[in-house]
Amino acid sequence: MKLSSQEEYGLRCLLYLARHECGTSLTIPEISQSEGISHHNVGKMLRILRQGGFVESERGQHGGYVLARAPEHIVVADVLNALGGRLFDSSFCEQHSGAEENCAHTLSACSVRALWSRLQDAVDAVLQELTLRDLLREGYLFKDKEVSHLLEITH
Amino acid sequence: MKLSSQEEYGLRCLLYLARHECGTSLTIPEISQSEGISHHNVGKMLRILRQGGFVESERGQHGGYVLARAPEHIVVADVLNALGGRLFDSSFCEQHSGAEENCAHTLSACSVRALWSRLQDAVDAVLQELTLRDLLREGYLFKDKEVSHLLEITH
DNA sequence: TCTAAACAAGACAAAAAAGTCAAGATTAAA
DNA sequence: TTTAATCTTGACTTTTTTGTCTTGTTTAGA
Repeated sequence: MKLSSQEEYGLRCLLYLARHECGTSLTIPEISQSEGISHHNVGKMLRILRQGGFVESERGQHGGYVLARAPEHIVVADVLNALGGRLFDSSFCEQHSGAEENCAHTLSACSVRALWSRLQDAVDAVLQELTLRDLLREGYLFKDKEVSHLLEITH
Repeated sequence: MKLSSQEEYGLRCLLYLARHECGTSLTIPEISQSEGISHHNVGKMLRILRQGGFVESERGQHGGYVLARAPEHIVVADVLNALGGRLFDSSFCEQHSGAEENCAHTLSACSVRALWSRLQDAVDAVLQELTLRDLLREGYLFKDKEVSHLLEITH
């Protein structure tokens, strides 16, 4: 259960766009330099985000990217689903059933899947309620959870 | 944000041990056949679980594996941490900081990390309260969440 | 029309994760 | 003491994920 780098980088690119919205579009080189992510990789992230309908692009000399809609209408759960898939979905069962056994015969499999489903619910409960706008708020860092120690660790 | 196969298979092996505890130890071939996981892979999972202190092994002709302690004293959060690491830990920052920028300069990075931390808390809240014993209970599947539809999907 | 700055897309390469293998060590029993 | 059943370990192969590259398209302006 790891965060993928696509989730980290993709969400950062999207947040950068959200933070710097001012009518004009932003370019890949600009985001690349500001966020310290390679030019090529930013392009890849934005491609995924565009295909997911979160950003829109314009080509040509003055081209670039803008959010497809206002930050308060972009739900973080949707963004992360597009970038990294879900913790648990129905295809997971087929991939890991192992041999010809089915859920009825391998009790472990089903107990475990009930757990995965419950974890997914817990994650969704957080992410479904959050929009990009919430992440932008200055106070978000310290909202109802004491996470200020993170600042110490990461500097 | 995906479950690793190590988490799926490892937890299933451990649950199998928990369900079949009756004084005697269980062997790799037995778990392999019952759970439909390859012999070699079961060996690998049990190695990790042993190094994490969740199971104990005995070599030799009547060797095998047993739980290191009673199921009610094995916390699922600990098991999953051993099998798959955490969603977010302090090392994540260094890996994804990108270029020489630090959190103070890339606001996206810190907003995103506060989110990861919050997700980790949500996951921990579920997993810290659960022991192997809870997963063994027949009723677990339907406990306080309606997940019976899963049985339909997965059969 | 030509050029420069930008996005687009698929192919390719590198890295990480997953799974397998082979040689060895241990134990109980014949 | 020999044998068979078992665990132990590190190395190896395969698969998946990540990141990069190359070629092409689009647009504005000189």
